[in-house]
Amino acid sequence: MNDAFADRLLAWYDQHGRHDLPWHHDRNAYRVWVSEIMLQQTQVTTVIPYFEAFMQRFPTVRDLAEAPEDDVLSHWSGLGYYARARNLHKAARQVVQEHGGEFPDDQEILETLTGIGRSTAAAIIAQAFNKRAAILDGNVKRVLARYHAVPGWPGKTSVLQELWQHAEAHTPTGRVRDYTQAIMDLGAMVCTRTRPACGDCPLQTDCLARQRDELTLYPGSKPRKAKPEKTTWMLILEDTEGRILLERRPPSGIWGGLWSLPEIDPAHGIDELQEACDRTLGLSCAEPELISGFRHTFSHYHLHIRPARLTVTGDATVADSGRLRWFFRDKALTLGLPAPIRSLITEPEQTALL
DNA sequence: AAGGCGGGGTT
DNA sequence: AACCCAGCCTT
Repeated sequence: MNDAFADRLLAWYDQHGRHDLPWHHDRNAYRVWVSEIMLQQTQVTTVIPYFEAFMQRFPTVRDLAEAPEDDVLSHWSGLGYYARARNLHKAARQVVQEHGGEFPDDQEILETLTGIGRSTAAAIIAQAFNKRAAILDGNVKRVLARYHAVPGWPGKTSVLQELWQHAEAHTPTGRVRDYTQAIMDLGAMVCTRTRPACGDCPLQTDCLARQRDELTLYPGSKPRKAKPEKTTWMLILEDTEGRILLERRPPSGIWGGLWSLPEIDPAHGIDELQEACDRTLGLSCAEPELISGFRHTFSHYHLHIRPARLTVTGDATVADSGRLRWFFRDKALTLGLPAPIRSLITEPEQTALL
């Protein structure tokens, strides 16, 4: 494109951009990649402590490839979208086995790695290798939708395609690493979702939304839908030695691959929990102690969690098989646990008050 | 083409 | 309480 978009952006970036994020140090493709995956749908301030701990534990792609999946998931615990962690682990093994432990500097090849899509591949190409590639993350979508007054919700395919065209057109051939960081920084620091600081924006003179005084129209908002409400019993089962029974979730779906508490269909009443434990888990238990419930919200539904504590009186070893395992509390807390389950195991009563 | 997939921060 | 966030994958 022949306008001054990239030049103005780069001049602004030199003065005001973020040059000191953790993944900007010791920059290599591995660190860039991990940061990009963590940053998918996750804010920078949330990611930083996870990134530091992850790099301490898995300094290289080989360390990651050789690690047990449980170890990877435990370092992801609380970050959400756990398929990212499983895909990251799988891709690390792909890099080692198919590319000799070196990240390919080709966008198409990067996109063959599990969990790397068009934008993330481009970010790695630009940030790690400083080669030309166009990214389109949430920040860039917002900047471009406003600059070009692109109507509609970016989740819609046609809108997304239009934004990709603008993204490709603006991406310069020189200083791509800086440009990529610059346009994300502008979206995060100036062209913010609410109350953008248009007076500080290097693109303000040519921004169509600004010219029309229609900042709030772009990008178009997602059509809203009511989230369904679901309910489940969650059992805190303790044996006579103080261990807790955990159940590994199926590899896909909600909390895939994580350790959680055994669940019972909410159709059962409190008075049926003992019998349900006996029938489904083979465990004889004392009277359940009810803990007040709470609601956990996912991106697409609400889950009412009704926790109950039961002490196992009979033989506990029968349940220690397949996906079910007994853990001492301290050990359990080192596992990959969903955030509300971690909270429930740590402070059951406090969690219930939330 | 649309929906599944978390958890936290912001308003 | 609703919305968004350095998106990708499956259906």
